[in-house]
Amino acid sequence: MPTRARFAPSPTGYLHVGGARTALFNWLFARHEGGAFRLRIENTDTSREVAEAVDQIQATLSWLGLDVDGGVTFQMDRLEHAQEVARRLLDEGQAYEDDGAIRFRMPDEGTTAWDDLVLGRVETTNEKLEDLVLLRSDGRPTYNFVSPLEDALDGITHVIRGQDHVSNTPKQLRILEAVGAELPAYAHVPLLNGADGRKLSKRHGAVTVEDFRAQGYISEAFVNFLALLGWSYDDHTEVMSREELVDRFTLDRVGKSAAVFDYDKLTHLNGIYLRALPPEEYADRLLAYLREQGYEWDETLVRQVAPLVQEKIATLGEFPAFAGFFFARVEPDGTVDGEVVPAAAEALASVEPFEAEPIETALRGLAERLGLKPREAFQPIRLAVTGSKVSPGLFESLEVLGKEESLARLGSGRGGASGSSAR
RNA sequence: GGCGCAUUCGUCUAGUGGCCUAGGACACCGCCCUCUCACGGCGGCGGCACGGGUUCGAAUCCCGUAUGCGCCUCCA
Repeated sequence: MPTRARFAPSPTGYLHVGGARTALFNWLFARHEGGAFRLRIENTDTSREVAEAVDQIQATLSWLGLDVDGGVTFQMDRLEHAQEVARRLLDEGQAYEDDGAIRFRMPDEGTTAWDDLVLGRVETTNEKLEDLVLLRSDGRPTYNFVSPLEDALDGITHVIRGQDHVSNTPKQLRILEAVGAELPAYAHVPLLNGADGRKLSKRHGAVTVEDFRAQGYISEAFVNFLALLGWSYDDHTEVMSREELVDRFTLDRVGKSAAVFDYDKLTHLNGIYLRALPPEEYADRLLAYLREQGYEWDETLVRQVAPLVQEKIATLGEFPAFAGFFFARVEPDGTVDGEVVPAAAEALASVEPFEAEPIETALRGLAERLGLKPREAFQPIRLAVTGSKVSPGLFESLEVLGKEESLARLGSGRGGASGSSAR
């Protein structure tokens, strides 16, 4: 039987990072095994369904690069099949009616166990299993009934899901057994928590994949980071391409305990990926990101600025604050005083061509004449030109800004300059 | 409350009885590089939840306790 895994979210909104991680593990496993990765929408709870959710989930999977085999399937499309099976179980005496609903008769004695691919052997006593509602009184099947049914119908060989489903597994196993279906293998992966050890929620920061995308994380870094949450390759390898992850991913290296989502580490990884991008591609990504976020800054200028920031920012989201001064006049973040700024304006006026190297020569010469250390001389200039004490390289920045604009910023002091908001 | 699962530096993790005076990474601190920031280099801080066993020897095996999380819904 060919390996077949599936990701089965319910359509209640944007894809949460926990769901994304589960999807990723399923995808990595399927690809590693040369099998299929399917997407199934578990929409039997019609009351919680959100209209846009299915599109959002698909868009997110596609951004993450998790390609789905076959079309999306919907649990409610199996409504009739589920009802048929329920009726059959009723006829066979394996289920009974209860207030208009149909309940499955769980065994009262013995145990139900399975060899979990992550947890090892898990065993529960049957007397704890409650008689499960198969069909609600309105005829809609419940999750614990259709989900295993669909797994069987779709030939799913491996059910990889969060550990919050561990206690559902014996129930589903019983259902599968009652209908005479083959049993898939189960792998329950650890949950994701926030910094306080509690379930990851909005108050911990970004929680949906879309949030991270909007903050300027790139998909390769995000996927790499997610893979490292609950899985590791060895004792030191952390940066891995999608291909390497597929090649190396195995369930036996998935851990058993919940992981805390570490935003700092994600940011660090994102910086590594950003810096490793070829310059042109970096500019492409940056531009695409800015457009997505609604910035209409001039493309040529963005491309000119891109190389100046690539080494310096860890997320694309830092760009507007870090390099916004290229696109609009800014108010100095602090007081610009002293003789340096006017002197710099004067020194720069005769620099030709107005390029980083001669600019640097001129400014270093100026510093020397004034008896100032380089940093003492350059900080006021930086502040006047970029509006901040932290910026891309000063000489390169001046070059990109051009002589006219540079001199204007150095000469106008803090007044006069009418910054046009280019956003 | 019942049942289940888990428990290695603050965080992600390596570790499957001797290689562990517990390794790596992020974060943090210090130094170096340096026009700021970032990168990079060097160094530092910091952990096997606790208590009993088993064994010549335990982070690794067993039991108990504690803590956390999950499920116990005609939610998924």
